[in-house]
Amino acid sequence: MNSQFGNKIRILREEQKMLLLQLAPLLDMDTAQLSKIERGERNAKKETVLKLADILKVTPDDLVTLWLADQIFDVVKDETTALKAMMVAEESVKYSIDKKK
Amino acid sequence: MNSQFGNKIRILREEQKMLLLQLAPLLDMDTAQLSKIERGERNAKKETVLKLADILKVTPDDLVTLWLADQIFDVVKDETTALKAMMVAEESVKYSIDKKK
DNA sequence: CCTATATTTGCCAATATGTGACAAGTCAAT
DNA sequence: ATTGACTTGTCACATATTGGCAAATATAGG
Repeated sequence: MNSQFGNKIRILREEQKMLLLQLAPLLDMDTAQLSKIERGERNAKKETVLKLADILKVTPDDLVTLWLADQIFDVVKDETTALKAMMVAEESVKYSIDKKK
Repeated sequence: MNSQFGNKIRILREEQKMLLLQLAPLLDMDTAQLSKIERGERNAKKETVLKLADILKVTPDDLVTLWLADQIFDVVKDETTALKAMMVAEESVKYSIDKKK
């Protein structure tokens, strides 16, 4: 396992000299859970992602982007048509954005 | 709700003049379930996708691609960073393909 | 090597989410 | 009003995800 989001969190946390012990309670979870999130063994909730952005002083969008990217990767990782599927999905997203305007 | 995969299945089924009544049992499900899949109310299993490709005489990759695209869309649909996240995920996929070689 | 502190692992109960099956409903054609 | 095709709602069941804890395993300092 492994995740871009988790890696980022861990690096930010270490840069700021925080321990799991310190960060976990700010997120209402225990160190075990946070450890799993950092190593990509578990997925964070969006609420947790936003709290982390706040605590670690980074822009929410950057973290949300990595968090989403992990989830997308998880959907397609074993599929030979992964790239093609992503291009199709991209068109759908663009279309749905246009439609909203 | 709505789905590219479901739409495709429905069109193929109608082109081939099949009824839900006829197609459903070939997939070991009832018409209600298949109807929901076609309208994107429920997600098909990969096994079902492959069976459908076989029965409807299309290449499995094409259906799998649409089926995956729907799932990706579902992950990102309400997110402002959807497109950015997809680009990040795309890099991850490309990297993981390279690594396999 | 011993101890203290940090992190990881494994497990389980609680919760949430998805699935299959069925009955009843709508709708169009005749 | 009857028939045939599809849709809708519901519910029990299975499956997956989560939170929390306790034990195991690093890692660092003396």
